[in-house]
Amino acid sequence: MHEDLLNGLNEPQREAVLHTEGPLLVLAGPGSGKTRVITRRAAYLARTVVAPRHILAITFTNKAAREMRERIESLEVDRGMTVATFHAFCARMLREYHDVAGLPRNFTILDREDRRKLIKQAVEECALHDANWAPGKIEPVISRAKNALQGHADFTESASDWQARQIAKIFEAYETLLTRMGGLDFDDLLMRVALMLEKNASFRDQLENRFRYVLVDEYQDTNLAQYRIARMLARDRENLCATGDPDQSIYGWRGADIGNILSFERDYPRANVVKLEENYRSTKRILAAADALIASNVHRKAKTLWTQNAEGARVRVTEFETSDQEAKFIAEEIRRLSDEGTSPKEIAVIYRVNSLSRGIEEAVLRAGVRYQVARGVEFYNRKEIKDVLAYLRLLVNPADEMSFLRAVNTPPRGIGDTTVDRLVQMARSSGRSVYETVMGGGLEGLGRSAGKVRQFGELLRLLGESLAKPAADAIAFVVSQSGLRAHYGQVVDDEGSAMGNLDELISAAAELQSERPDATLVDWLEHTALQSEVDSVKSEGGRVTLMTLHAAKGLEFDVVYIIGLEEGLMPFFREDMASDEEEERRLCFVGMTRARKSLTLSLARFRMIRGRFERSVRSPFLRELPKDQLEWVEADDEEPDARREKKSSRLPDDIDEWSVGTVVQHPLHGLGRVIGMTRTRLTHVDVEFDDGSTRQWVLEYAPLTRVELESQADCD
DNA sequence: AATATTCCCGTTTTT
DNA sequence: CGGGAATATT
Repeated sequence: MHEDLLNGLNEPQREAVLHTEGPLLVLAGPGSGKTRVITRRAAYLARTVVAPRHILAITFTNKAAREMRERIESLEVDRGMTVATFHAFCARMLREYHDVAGLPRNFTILDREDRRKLIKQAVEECALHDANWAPGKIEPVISRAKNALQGHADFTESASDWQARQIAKIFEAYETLLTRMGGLDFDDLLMRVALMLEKNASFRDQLENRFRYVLVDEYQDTNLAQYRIARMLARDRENLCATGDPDQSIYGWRGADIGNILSFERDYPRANVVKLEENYRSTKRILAAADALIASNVHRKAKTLWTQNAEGARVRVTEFETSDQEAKFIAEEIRRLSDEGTSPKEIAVIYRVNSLSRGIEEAVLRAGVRYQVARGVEFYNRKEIKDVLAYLRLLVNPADEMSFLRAVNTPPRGIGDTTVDRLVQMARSSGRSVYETVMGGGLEGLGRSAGKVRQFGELLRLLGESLAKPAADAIAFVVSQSGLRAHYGQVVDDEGSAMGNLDELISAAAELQSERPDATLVDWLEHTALQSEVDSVKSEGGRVTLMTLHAAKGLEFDVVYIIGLEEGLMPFFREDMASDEEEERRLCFVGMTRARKSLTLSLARFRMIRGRFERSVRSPFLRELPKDQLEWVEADDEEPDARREKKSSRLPDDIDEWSVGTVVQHPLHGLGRVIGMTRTRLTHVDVEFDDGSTRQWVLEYAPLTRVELESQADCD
């Protein structure tokens, strides 16, 4: 029975689909048909064991959730299953149990920009407005704390040094601001639910009874909060199915804990473990190379990746003299491939850091290849969109001061900083919100601006009418009445017309309305807050894709180029910051396993970094690849032997002996003195010579000799 | 309020 | 080198 769900599955895949009771861990290698297995398993559960409404499937991205939902629905299963991201699930629960959670019903969800603004405000309130306390530095600290279920109180308690205590103060001020505005940031959604599940037995019982079968996809990417949520939901029944691949855990820096998946069997001793090791994506050689690389990791569960696919071509390693040559070669090859009939959308260029995209973009443009950069320029982060959202958020949650401050003079209506400051002062001294201050009377103190502020109050009153309308109508009403339509009517930038984006926003709302007729404006705001991209922004036409290794996870292409296989870039590291070499290796593994038929790893001996060419060293990862699967291509022409001679570099120990003031000898320029030294990935020295000229070198490779003076010799 | 200028800084970013 | 943000200028 239910043969349709088992059709075309291999043995371990079947086993996973048919496992219904108790904990299950599906270790799914790249290209092993994981999505197929989990959607069929969900369908099987729903058909044979339990009503769909008792099944909860959690993903990390909206895209994954959407895809899973669609695929499950296509398997003839009744609707009613909850398929959501961790964040959406938590938001929904907090909305539903807002009184238990002690939250206002209409709490606002802050995105990263909002959070940054609020942290900035917190920094200012702590009178620390130095550059040392850039919100961008504080934000990840707070975020990591929350992901590890540390609230500001815990953080304060464990703050040992001065710096940590300052951050603790900012953290606390930030929390106060959040509470005052009735806001939650992304991390709060998870933390709140995790803590409630642990502290509130009745809440946990209700949820556990409702979600009797839980599935968590990409389990290797769970942080502590997410781990605990899964744990508590499945505490008694242990009907938890975790799927993922420790070898593809690449978000440790964001709090994801690979230990969660590695210790699944310890957490759930009854667990059935299924390994999906057959790869349906790549050629034998690509898979063998990737498998050999990842084998160097210690922190993993051994898997034997294999495939029935063709052997294929060797993995190519191309080495260029400069990054310009690298880019040109790749661009021209892509040009040729697409002329020969390879669809550009089957080609990807992947890199470790976004800054590497530029060189490729320029070259690809010159070669006449159409491309798209898959970067996170999110639709909902566009200025005009956030302007409208500010109005809507303010209407729904008048305590949302941030939105008030944005809306009050957008579009410009002559309410300047001074007036706004005074309004805020008035609000503070009366203990009311700014919104209430404007809506109440007593604005005389504002002098000439009072009229304009009153007018704004009238506008808000008028816009308040839209709360009763369906979301799409409400948005349209706000866009026109607020003056945003007039303001943005003509604006067109490189991302398209602002008004076009606003119209798109309206139609997206209409779409949601037709799917969920009972959706309120609050629901819609929640939906947009948790949705970074929008369907229509998806790849149009046949374009080559340029993206980071992180962005490449989950995708596949016939032809893949990974560029910058150089020490410091891949694996990425900086002298001053520790990096996780195994995670870097996993990242490389993820990149390699994106390729179906052709994989090229490329490097350049000199790379343009911030406007200057820097000497680079081959990535140690290249040495870990099996030679018999590789084809080395020395793509450079000039004086290969001369280069090889020069490759010996100065050792770190020696470099430590150098400092400003060191006297040096250069074969051409003679005696000089070091007047500047910067250490980054490599060490740059500025040397001043007797004739007054200054020159710069990369110390590791410069033909400079240190001249010992007597006074320096003493130090030895 | 819009525009010019300077200064700082520089991984990855599912929500 | 180049983007973003904080200043300075008109």
